[in-house]
Amino acid sequence: MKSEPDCFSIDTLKKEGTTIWDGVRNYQARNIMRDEMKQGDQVLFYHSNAKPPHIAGLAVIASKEPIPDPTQFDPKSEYFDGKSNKDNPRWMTVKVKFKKKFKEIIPLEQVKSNPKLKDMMLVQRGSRLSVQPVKAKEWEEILAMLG
DNA sequence: GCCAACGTTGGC
DNA sequence: GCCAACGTTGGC
Repeated sequence: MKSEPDCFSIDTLKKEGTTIWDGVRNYQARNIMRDEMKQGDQVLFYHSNAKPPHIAGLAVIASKEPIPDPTQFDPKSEYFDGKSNKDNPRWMTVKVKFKKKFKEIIPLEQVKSNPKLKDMMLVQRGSRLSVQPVKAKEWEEILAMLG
């Protein structure tokens, strides 16, 4: 899961413990959160728009059911969506729990230069999706890079 | 700050 | 339903 650290970082999550992953307004990302993610699933926490961009740590899905994103109903929120309604919310999300901040970040460059990770969605050209599936082998390889 | 890639919008 | 125009993402 990607987040801009200026907006919400791994340190923010560490401090807050858990958070509702709100503000995602992309259908593909929503579908992954709504349909694919299960309680207990582990998450790579990625810092986008950072210098350098990097994987910063781990989190865990902490909600049993998908959660309607509360910001879609809040007229004061920048994520407000007037076309959504509470009977049939358009934007669903999950609760995310802090697990670990890496002692050393894994820069995007390092992921890109690892031949075993050449097919990872994160390193594909033009891959902007803010919630991405990670294959088991990719997960293992990422963690192995921590040394 | 640039810009490629991608997603969304809206006229037709 | 097509597609041009526009907006956003995010690495560089």
